[in-house]
Amino acid sequence: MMALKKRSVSATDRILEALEERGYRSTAPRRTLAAAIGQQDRHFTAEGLRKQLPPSLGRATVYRTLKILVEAEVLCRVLLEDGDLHYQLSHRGHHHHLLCVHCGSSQDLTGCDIEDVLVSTSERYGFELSGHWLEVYGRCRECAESGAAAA
Amino acid sequence: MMALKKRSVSATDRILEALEERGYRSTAPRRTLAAAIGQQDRHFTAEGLRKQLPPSLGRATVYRTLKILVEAEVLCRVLLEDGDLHYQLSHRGHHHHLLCVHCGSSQDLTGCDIEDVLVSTSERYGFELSGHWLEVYGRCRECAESGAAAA
DNA sequence: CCTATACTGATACTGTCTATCATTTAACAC
DNA sequence: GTGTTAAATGATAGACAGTATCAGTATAGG
Repeated sequence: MMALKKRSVSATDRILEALEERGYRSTAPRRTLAAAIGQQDRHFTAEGLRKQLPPSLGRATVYRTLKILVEAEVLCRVLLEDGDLHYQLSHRGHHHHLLCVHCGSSQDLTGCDIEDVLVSTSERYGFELSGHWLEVYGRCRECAESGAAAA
Repeated sequence: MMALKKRSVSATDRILEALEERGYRSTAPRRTLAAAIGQQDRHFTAEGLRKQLPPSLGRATVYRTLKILVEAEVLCRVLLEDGDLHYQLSHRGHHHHLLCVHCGSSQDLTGCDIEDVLVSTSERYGFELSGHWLEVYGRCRECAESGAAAA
């Protein structure tokens, strides 16, 4: 809703700041990219993003910048149920996603107990945990309440 | 250990049975593939598997058969930390993997409390859970105990 | 301004996976 | 067995995402 629009304005700035902080130069292609990413209100693919950009902006630049932004933790990768790799604006730090398979929206999932469960479960197996990857699929509150076709 | 060898012998049969059950024909290429998959004691990629097969076995056949076997739940997909998609023999039903980033082995993780945590967490967000994807990375007991280089 | 260098984008390439389709082969009835 | 039909195969070509190279360009910092 409104929140999306508001978030998208500052997102562009956040991206540019992150680049500057890390010593990257401020260039026209990167500003164009930052603006385009700021417009996204859903997770997106590299190629999908590219289609919204002027063709003059090279493919290599798009991929390079996305990689930088993931490393800077401004973007994070999202794995869809069909195996497609998407990107989306990220809060810093480790978190997971609740992905709505109906409308494509996603919510961040922070401060949950999953990490604890993983740690204790791993211990039972003598497994020394170093990382994990979790995606949760389903329907968001809006889609569930509007009675959209059930899974 | 021994268990791997033992499991790999019957795995070939399990694959062939699964194909038969589903009405697929028993062909020479599929038998070759089933035998090769039964030999794997680690997760493997489509192309890695192909290199262990006679070149006469067409690439399309390998991919087609893998797809069928995943649908039949004989194989499951495993996502490595670097994004590589691998396959491995699967127990039927939903489960997760403890993937050793050091030796490449994997253990199935069943009957854990993660599902419960996910359900209750999702509810807090008004999210109607329909599925999830979880991979856990770390070092298995053997690698941890042998003091292999820490993560 | 000027200079060193980070950045860009065209091109070509890699590697994974898919579509097409003529040929082959298995399953089943006889 | 033999015949028939549909499934399966594999050669080929191609779609597609992502990467490497590198000459030319634009930026930051003096």
